[in-house]
Amino acid sequence: MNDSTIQNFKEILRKEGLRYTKQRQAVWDEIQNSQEHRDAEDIYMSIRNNGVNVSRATVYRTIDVLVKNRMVRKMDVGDGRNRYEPRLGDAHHDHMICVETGKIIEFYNEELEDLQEKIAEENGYMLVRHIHQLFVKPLKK
Amino acid sequence: MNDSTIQNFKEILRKEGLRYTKQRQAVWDEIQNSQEHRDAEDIYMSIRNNGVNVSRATVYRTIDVLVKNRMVRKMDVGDGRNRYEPRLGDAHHDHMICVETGKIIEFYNEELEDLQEKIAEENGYMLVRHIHQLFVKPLKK
DNA sequence: CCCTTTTTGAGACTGAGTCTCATTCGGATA
DNA sequence: TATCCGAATGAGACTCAGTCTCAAAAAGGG
Repeated sequence: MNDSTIQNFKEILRKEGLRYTKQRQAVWDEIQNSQEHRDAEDIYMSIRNNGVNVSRATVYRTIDVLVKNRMVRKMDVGDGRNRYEPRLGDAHHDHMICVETGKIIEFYNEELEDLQEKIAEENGYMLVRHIHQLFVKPLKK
Repeated sequence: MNDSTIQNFKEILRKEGLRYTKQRQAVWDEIQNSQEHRDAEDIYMSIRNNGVNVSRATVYRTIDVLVKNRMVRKMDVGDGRNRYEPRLGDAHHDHMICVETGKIIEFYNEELEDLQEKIAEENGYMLVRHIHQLFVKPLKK
């Protein structure tokens, strides 16, 4: 929402040879302004409720650009709907999903990250990215 | 395909209050007889090619029973189609997917497993299951 | 302001998976 | 082994996230 973020977004569009439109800005604003893990429909509805006319097609198309440029992270929670969250330069993290409440908890563990790279290398590969979700339930008190 | 496996399968059906049918047996046979990571359509087509009449609905319904009873593992490779593999009592493993060739490599790392339980516990949760996929590309020679 | 090119949006389409319900089958019982 | 009834099956309708189409609208360089 601040100037530097908008400039950054414009730069990415330029780099991709894409035009700056209010719809694209609205999608980025919407994702950026909420730290939650939201699905596309949710993002689409919010933008419309904010009075910006946009189509689902445009929402999906813009999300793809944002994901490709690492401004947004796409995550598969396993219920058939992808969730999105802004990256905003903050450190990488994985997710823990409570199977009882659906609550999503973020976590980051250095050791875990290193181990994954090591495993890939041991097999003759380089780690590009990973999907890692822990499905958990509350510990009995 | 051998007697004890069939008995085991029948036992699970009984436990679930389900009847033993040739379609259900065919689905289990099909998954069991291939160590590959196959999708539902693939399994469905193979069974039909083997001369057993079965519907997609039955394939999906049977897979659900097998997954619930831990005879089959369901995995999300991220392309919108779930893959299935037999468990056959063999040890747990995760997958590495080559983004260049699509090859799926299985791996198991004790340290990684322990670490995940530890992380869940540190957050007041118990690990129920996890999704863990490493997307990799070949190391440059 | 013009003009070319890109973007948009409404809604058609896709494809994996689920649901429906009339028909068929399993298997317990006698 | 024949009967019977609830469970299982299958064809295809349906769902739903996401993609595609293409005419109309907007961007933005000149």
